[in-house]
Amino acid sequence: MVRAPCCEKMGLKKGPWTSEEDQILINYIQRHGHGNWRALPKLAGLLRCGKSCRLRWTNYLRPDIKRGNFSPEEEETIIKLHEMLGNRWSTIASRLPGRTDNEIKNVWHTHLKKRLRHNHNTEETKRRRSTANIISKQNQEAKKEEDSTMINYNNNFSSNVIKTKSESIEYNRPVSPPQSSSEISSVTTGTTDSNNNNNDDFSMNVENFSEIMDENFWSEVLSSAENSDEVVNDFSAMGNVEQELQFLNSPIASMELVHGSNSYDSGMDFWYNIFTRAGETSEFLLPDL
DNA sequence: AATACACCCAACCGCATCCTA
DNA sequence: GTAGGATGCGGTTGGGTGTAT
Repeated sequence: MVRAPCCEKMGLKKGPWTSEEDQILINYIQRHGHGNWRALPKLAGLLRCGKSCRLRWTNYLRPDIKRGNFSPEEEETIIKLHEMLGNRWSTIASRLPGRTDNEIKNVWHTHLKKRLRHNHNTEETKRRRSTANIISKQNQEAKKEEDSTMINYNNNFSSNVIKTKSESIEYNRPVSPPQSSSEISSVTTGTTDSNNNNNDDFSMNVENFSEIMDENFWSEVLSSAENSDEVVNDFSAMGNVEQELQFLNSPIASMELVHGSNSYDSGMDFWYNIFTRAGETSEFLLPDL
């Protein structure tokens, strides 16, 4: 579909708004409302495109906009919502009265993302240190055994000792997947609490579901596991029998059993059935924070 | 005081979606 | 059902400002 480019007409002003322009826009909208944004600048006597006017109004001039720094509560809310929704800034903004999507986006990129990254690095360092301590202890104990073995077997089996040491080095590698350079992923933690795979937790929203259906979802979860120790625990331990049993008790698995299917790629009918059987759509609303 | 660098945020751009004729 | 305009949304950028050297 061909679209008419914005501000195609020459002579339309771009760049920062002057206070005069702001006043004209405010006056016009207060009197007439914004109605048709495209027609507004002409009617108001502004040399701007409608898009620019809308942006200026929604992001800056609207009377209900809350100015000033974000409170810790607001930042916490943004972080939580971003974990659930990803970069859906407008949806996040709708949950923060007086804040615009642009503002939230800016705060995220300038403050929160860095802070989370820093926090994560700190956590990661702690975790690696504690892991290293555990491994170090294990190595020490192994060394003791090796030493006693060495004493018992003298020099004849030294090659075995070398092998044991190299194995311990191998074991020393981080358990978690390699760090992803991508930004903190959007959908990971909304469903991370797989230890509680009961019906309550199945009341995820439709958006999460569509993201699950995204073919990138699982790889994203795995690659972004750095962002959540829970995820690491949940997915690195998929071989864990207990967790497999929990999965079998999960609604998805039970529905698969009902439908006699063992695969996820049974087509849209399968997902349609999940939706219809999961109950009312009211369950798919965002949780209160 | 001058310069370089980093950070912040308002605004722009282009794509997606909605709406209507 | 389709075309095309209007609007919404998210990513990106550029200029202003603060800070370090």
